Amino acid sequence: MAETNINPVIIWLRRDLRLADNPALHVAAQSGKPLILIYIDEANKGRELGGAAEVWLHHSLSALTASIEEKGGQLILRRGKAADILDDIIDETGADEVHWNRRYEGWARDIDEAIKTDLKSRGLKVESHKANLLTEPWEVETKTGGFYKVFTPFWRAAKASFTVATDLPAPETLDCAEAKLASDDLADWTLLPRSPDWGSKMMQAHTPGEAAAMSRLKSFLDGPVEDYAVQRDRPDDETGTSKLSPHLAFGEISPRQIWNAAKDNDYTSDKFLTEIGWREFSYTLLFYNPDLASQNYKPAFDNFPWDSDAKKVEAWRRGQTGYPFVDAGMRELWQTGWQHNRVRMVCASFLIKHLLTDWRVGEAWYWDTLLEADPASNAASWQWVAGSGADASPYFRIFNPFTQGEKFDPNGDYVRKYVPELAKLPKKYIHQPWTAPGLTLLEAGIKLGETYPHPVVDHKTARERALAGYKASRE
DNA sequence: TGAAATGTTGGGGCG
DNA sequence: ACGCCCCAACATTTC
Repeated sequence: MAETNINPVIIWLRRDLRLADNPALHVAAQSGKPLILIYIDEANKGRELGGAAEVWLHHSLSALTASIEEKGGQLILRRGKAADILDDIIDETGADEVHWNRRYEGWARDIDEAIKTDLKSRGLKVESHKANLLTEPWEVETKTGGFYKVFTPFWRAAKASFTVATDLPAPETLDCAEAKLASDDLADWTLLPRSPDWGSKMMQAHTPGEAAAMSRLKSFLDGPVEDYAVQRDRPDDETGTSKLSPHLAFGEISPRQIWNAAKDNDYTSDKFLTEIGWREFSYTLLFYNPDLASQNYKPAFDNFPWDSDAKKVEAWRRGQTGYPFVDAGMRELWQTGWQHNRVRMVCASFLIKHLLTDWRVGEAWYWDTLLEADPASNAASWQWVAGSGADASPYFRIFNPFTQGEKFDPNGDYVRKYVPELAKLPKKYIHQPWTAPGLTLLEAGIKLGETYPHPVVDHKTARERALAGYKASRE
């Protein structure tokens, strides 16, 4: 840098931890200037990452560092207020240009906008890029100029409005500033839990990083997507869904890469791409409703008579509700940092409706335990189940926790995997152990109330209570 | 991207 | 042969 006398360009990486199809990086690399790639652990985040997501972040940064170094570059890690850190880097290097990819949380937009205004006023070139959505929230509008509040018309309009360009290639080489810049040691950020080390167990089922994301997409499109419309509802089928959510949430893969890879697939990929649509819709909702994770989208829910029991909520968190399908789901979440979509709906419905718990309690738990911790999808989906959201499921749609199990885990394999104390129970009783004859329970080594809990609430009673609460809130 | 209650229909057993 | 009842099976309504 000093020799060529060219001012370097900064690429500020956030939740876009990839080299391919990364517009900010691509444009910066094309400038021919030396590159400064930086990730900042921001001191003034609007919301701290959940524990599981920190584990993912650690491994994702580690993978990204390796692939950047392979191309001759350096990923700089620093901690502090983003504005201060960028100032430091500019002082240290004389960088006169900054690129980043957009993010959509209210607090993040405030930070980005303030930095952009400040740097521009000081004569730097600053550009933000579209990278993490197919459609910017402001690109899809209703005829009356607002944002869509119903998914189906939103997605129809979105698909009609965009032309998806081909993916951007990863830069061949990364010509970073010559002198190595000071960087934190990733280990010092202590993103990984130590005692106990529950993070390693989560990583047995997941591999963070751009390469793993792409290979997961490829193997999913190479077969399972063909049966996606049906198999996506089967938690007992390991390959029924793509499991791309954490990769997407950290930007290891872009929705455009997914779109381009899936749309020309020989199979019908519409159902699969519709899920990308829900993600887009959720980000639009978050953009126009920055408090989506903390405020009812429908204010009518503000006076809902929640009546939750702390002990029962804790039983839900730990997978001890006495409803095997719910418990399997909550244990899958706790152990692996991921949960099957069908199960997410059932577990969320159970917390909100059977336990009459404010959806925000569940939102917070999933934020903390899901590897992905996606600010838009998590908030929008919890509100969807609660009935308080845009285009939400009607409140009175209350899942039956055992018939859902019987429908979507008919042999009980999913339950047996995560609730091993029920493993010997015949499938006839696996979703309703309380209906099993005494001898059958005995033979399966189960003593209800001891080796596995009685249901924490009676389904019929809980359902009626939930409906009564809903009725009361409307009066 | 429900479930339960209620309503309707039609076949079969039976007096 | 007929009416009556029962009750799946399916459809509709309600929450």
